[in-house]
Amino acid sequence: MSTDAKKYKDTLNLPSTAFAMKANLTQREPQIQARWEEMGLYARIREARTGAPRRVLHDGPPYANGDIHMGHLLNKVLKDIVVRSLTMRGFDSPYIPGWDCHGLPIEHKVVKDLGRKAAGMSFAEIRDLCRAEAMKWVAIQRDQFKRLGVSGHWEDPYLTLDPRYEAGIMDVLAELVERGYVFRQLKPIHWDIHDRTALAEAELEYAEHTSPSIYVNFPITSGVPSRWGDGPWHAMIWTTTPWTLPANVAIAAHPNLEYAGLRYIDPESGSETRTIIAAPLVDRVMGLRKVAEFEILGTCSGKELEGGSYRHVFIDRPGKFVLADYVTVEDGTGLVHTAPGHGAEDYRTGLAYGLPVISPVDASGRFQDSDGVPADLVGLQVFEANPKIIDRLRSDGSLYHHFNFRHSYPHGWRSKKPVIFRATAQWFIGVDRNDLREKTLEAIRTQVRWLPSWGQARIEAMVGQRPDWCISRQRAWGVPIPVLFDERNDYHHLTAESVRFFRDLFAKEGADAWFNRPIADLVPPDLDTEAHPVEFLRKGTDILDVWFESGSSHRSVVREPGYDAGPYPAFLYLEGSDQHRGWFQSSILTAVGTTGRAPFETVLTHGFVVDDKGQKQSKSLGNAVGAVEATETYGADVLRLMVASLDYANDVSLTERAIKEASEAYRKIRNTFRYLLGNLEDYARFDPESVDPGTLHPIDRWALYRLNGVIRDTTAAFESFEFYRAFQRLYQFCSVDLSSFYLDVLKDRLYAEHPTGPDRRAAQFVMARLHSALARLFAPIMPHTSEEVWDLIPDSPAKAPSVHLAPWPEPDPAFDDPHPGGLDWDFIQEAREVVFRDLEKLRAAKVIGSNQEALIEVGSPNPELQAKLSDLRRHMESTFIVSDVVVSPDRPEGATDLPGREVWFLARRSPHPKCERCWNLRPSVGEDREHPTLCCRCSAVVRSLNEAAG
RNA sequence: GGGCGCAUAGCUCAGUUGGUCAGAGCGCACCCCUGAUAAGGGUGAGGUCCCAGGUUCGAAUCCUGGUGCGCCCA
Repeated sequence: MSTDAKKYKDTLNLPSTAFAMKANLTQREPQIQARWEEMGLYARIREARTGAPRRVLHDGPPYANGDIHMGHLLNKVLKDIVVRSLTMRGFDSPYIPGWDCHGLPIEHKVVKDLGRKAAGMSFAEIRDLCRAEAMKWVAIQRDQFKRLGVSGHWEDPYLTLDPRYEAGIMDVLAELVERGYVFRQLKPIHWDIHDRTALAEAELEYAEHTSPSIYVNFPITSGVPSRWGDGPWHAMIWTTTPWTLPANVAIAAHPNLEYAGLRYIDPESGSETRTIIAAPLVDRVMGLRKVAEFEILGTCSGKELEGGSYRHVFIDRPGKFVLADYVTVEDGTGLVHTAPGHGAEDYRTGLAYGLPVISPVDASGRFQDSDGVPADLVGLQVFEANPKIIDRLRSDGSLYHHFNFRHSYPHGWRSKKPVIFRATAQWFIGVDRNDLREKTLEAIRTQVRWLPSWGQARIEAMVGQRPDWCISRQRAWGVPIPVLFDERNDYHHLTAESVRFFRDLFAKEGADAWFNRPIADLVPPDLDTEAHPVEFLRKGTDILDVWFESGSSHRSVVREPGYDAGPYPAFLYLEGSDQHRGWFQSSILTAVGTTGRAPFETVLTHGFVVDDKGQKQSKSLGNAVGAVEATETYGADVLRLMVASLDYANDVSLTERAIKEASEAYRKIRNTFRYLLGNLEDYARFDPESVDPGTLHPIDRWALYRLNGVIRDTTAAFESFEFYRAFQRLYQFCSVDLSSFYLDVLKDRLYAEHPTGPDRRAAQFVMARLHSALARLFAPIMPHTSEEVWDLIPDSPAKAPSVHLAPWPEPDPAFDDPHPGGLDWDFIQEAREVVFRDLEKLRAAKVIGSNQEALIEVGSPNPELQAKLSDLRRHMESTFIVSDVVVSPDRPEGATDLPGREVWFLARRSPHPKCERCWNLRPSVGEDREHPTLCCRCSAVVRSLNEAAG
């Protein structure tokens, strides 16, 4: 570079900004967050929106256990984008995060850590440890969520263990009791007979266990097809739990299976038996005893058997034939021994057929003297009873076959002993009482907008089929069902009034009061202590299902004034699609049951986090991406950009690769901002309003026209929660319209024109608008970067102290003209593509390097077009970024036609000398004797600058 | 096994009521610039629109069946 060139370079207005190219988000974001905290940003936003129309997203509480994962990240970022965009668009949109703090996983963890000590501890002591465990994770997760830039009322989130919250749960329970939805009924649950305790699914461990396998003939009393001939007929069932036979009340067949009426001769006794088994199993079952002589006397479908009856094998009790879908021909006989007191499927079948739930087994697994249990079994533990029962069956001739086998069987996680299914009294919400199901379905159909729309069909099907809701759990860590019972009889006291008594108590002391206070303090006013003296009263030991707790948040949080989360019903719930069975359903059931309407106006769901192959992420598969680690490595804004770029209605792959792609996009967007800021550095020194819109070039107006479109489309995308559309629109605008076109075209004006001249100022006017609008449009997605970018624009009275306090950008109707300057921009864009292809050929042939070394000839055989081309000449020159465009009368050899336009172009090297300052090849270079290496534009600028300096 | 979904270039997404609908951006390859420089610009190569039937003059787009994947349930 010559000395002169260096000197001239100093007269250019090259970009300069403090906005670093390298984002360094992992360090910068915490600094920005600290500043928000310092300035009390959340409170200031709340204040600024006081009185504005409210739209409240009610947070679904994550479980307070473990570090956050990608699923949490997806959910919370989507929520934050919603809340931030609503806020900026002028709505009063508070966000009160919550946590689900009770429940088995925490209790399980605590008890496991305690080991053998747990047995000697009181409920109250265990509960204290559970609380500490929950609060520990609340604090950790809160910090992890905040690190993602999620804006909300983090100082006072709602916690399901908070007395305020627990009181709300009691309100819901009281109203459901008052309306007659709550009742008590037997239901089989997993039971550890060693520890004498109920177990949840998660507390089971599967281990090898030896069970008897027996085939038993039950005598049929009616229902055998008459075409099969005379009996006596039997039905052969198979079971691996002989001890459940005393509770047998039905035999289940599959409606579509074929059943055979079979006559066989017992190979040992030689006696003849007629019995029914599934036709496909005849050979296999007969083979068990190597029965040589048997014949099928007839067949029928399972459906035909329904309604038939039989006598219990050793108890004087009738049973009936029922149908069930789960019957298979995998094992057994195709006829399933059904004891609703001792099996989950049996219980369901029992509900469908109104069968009695019999469970003559006490807490230690011993037979009681009830339900016709034979005297020799009473007092025996069920596993000890098995051989006795088998002996009895063998001796009365009803046992067809018996052998022992080993298989996987559930054991208690603490006792390591085999568990049983045992019916115990549980509390339920009757879905069909008082038309709750119908009312809920009606609310689903008429009061809620489901996004995506298939969510409605999904929850409708679930609510339409769901059984009564069992709300009791036999655990310590939760909110008690405050029932008092008289130990002398079956009296249970649970009334609306009593529950409200405990509501008041819990509001003051928390649900711990139930466990800590003596029973004398817990007698509700409506309990008749004459009939049930305090000394005979006992506290119920059940707690509520945690889904009942979180499902009460519409009462505890949305309707309670203390949380700033109203009004009821909420504007929006936003969770993963699994919540159609979970929180959406528990919420709408309790809400309809208590208020008669849905607790939400809109339910928006997102899919699940999967890997690049579309398979779910899990630790065991080894394809899970850590959310905390990813945030520490890439920064929150990159991850947020990734989330925003995906159509979350489907499953989303949040993977290392996806993060890398988001990083690329982030870099492009960041550099676009950097370029805008670099050229606005001196913009502060004058009033933007002093720019006369009349000085804008047509292409400037075109850019603002495009910006209007971006603002409109982006706003619509946020409105409809389609953030990926906002992302695509913004990203492509930055990349295509701005970086590769408008900003590239602007360079000559920005760098070479007089710094305060009208041409440069016009460009800066547009760039300032682009910057201001884009910073705000990106703010819900990339809150940190938007803030950083906003911050670097010099202060002015109109500038909000944070981009998050700024109003949402509006399109400027002054720039709605798609053809500014009366120019055909479609034509210019098409021409640009054709010309660029030609220039590429020159470049490949080493004729030119940059576009500025080229000259474009253009012409048309059409005189009208030829005249138009002359008008467009200067605009083509700038948009093509070439030094010259000349309109020629004759089409030279080698020209390229613009398809369908009657216009041709020819690119060649410009014959003119290069201006040392602006690098254009211009005929005027050399005309100015003082600056012989400059074009006339540049010499004029330099002269003016020198005069100002001198 | 059942209910509800999803399936267009390597990736993220467009493709209104079936007829220039096979697109965009990114990525990739190659090239240029070196005055957005761990940046910027250009050109180009990529798709049996999951598969198989069917309806139709014509289907990525409608119907049926299947495959894969996800959520929920069993």
